[in-house]
Amino acid sequence: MKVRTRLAPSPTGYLHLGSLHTFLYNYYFTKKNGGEMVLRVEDTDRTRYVEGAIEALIAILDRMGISYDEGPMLENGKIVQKGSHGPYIQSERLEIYREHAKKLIDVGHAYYCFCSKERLSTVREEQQKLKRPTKYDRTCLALPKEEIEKRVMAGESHVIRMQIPEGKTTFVDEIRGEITIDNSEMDDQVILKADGFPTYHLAVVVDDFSMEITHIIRAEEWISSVPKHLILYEWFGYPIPSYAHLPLILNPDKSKLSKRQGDVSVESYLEKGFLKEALLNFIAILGFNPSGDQEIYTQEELMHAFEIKKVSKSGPIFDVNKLLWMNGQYIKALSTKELVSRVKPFLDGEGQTISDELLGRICDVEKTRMSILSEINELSSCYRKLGEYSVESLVWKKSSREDAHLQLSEIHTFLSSLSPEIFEKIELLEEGIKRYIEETGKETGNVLWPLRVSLSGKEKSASPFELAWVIGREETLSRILHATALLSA
RNA sequence: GGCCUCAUCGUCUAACGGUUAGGACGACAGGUUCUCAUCCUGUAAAUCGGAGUUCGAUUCUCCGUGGGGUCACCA
Repeated sequence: MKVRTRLAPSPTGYLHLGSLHTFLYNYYFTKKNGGEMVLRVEDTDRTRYVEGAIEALIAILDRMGISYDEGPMLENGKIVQKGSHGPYIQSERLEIYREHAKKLIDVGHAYYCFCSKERLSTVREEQQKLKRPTKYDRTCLALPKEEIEKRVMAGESHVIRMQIPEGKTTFVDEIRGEITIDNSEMDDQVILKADGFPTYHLAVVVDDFSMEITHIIRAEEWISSVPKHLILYEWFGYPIPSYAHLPLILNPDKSKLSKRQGDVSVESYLEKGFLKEALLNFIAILGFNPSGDQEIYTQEELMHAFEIKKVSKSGPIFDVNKLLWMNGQYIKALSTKELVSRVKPFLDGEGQTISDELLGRICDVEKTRMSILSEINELSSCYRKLGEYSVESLVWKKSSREDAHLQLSEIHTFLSSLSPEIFEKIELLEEGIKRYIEETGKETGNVLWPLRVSLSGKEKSASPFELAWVIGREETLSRILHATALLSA
């Protein structure tokens, strides 16, 4: 049988890092097994409806390179549903769920419930006070048939609940092994809400069957609801799919990764200047590592190496530090041309006037200092415009102010004698200046320190050769002149 | 609290029942160097505790402890 998996996000308007994690593993698993993947939008909670969320979701999945075979896709900005198992948006499948719920009522597995939310919460409070499990007390199960019919006909607000049978429910999780739960632990779960929408439990079972899903790979938080689903499968006579529950990504305090403790959306990391390649790589090896000795993997490698059984059971903490390092590694591996195009969207107003030529040179020399793309503004500032700096900073630690002035004057004379062509090649420039230092018997730091500070205006920067190469002959000479003026003032 | 579940350096992880318990991030110390960054080398850093099975447990079993998840007309 062909492997079929599903991506089942609720359309919240952004992609959670945890969702990316489970989507990636679904993707690797499906691709490796030559299967098909379905995108299904789980929008049965109309109180959380977000305008444009589905479009945003499709766009970000596409941007992250997660492709799927069936489900809603974007064509000319419009949502088009592709595949023969649709519709793939749950709010468009209401009638199907309703029929299924009715069917369960007819055979006596489910029942109508007219209890108000107020009564329910009162009951719950009392149970809590008595330290009893908080479960529905089945008041409405005892209602006579005629009364139920009358109240439903009268349009009284009601829900439909599963009548959980006695016994135990066991299933096998591909990652954790056999799990058994006593049915007495389960509540008579609502499957159809008062507004006519199904709850997750009904919708997911009905859809996974009708969309022919064979493998359900999702986050660990769903484990405790599997037995409910299994009971529904049995009632409907559906074959049971394979389950794998992934560990949850954790906050530094080990709680479930949440908005409260920092950014959790993929979009926000992209906006900060993380490369999608680095983000993908990093999220992928959280909980799964093919070798243990390698850190940087291509998506292709991960897909081939992926094995559901090798996914770790415990939840990893999301450590931004390592992501930062990895992002820097990816940046360093980028070609100059590629880096320029990646960095451009991060340029502030002033920075946008930089020519591609200059930006290329800046990227060339600064990429070892860059770990996220947004740092380009800070890193490029001294090339765009010389900032203010103190006269003292021009003086090397082993030297004096007078000497700094002398060295700068002399190197100015020397650099003036060099042809513009030499300024075009960083190697020639470096070679020339070094030979100058050697031939005049000067101390390296004595020349290079004041030169570098005069060109960058900073005590920490790229080398003077690199600086001069980026800003060019004219600007180099003018900045040195500026420094000597400061020193003689 | 009930139920389910998890447990190797601070963090991410590796280790057919037999290894000096390996790698990476971070930290620290060196090297390269005019400075910073990069790069290279090195150091410190872990099998939660207790029983049991075994010639031998990080690895298997049980108990304890700790963490997490879940107990909605949210997914």
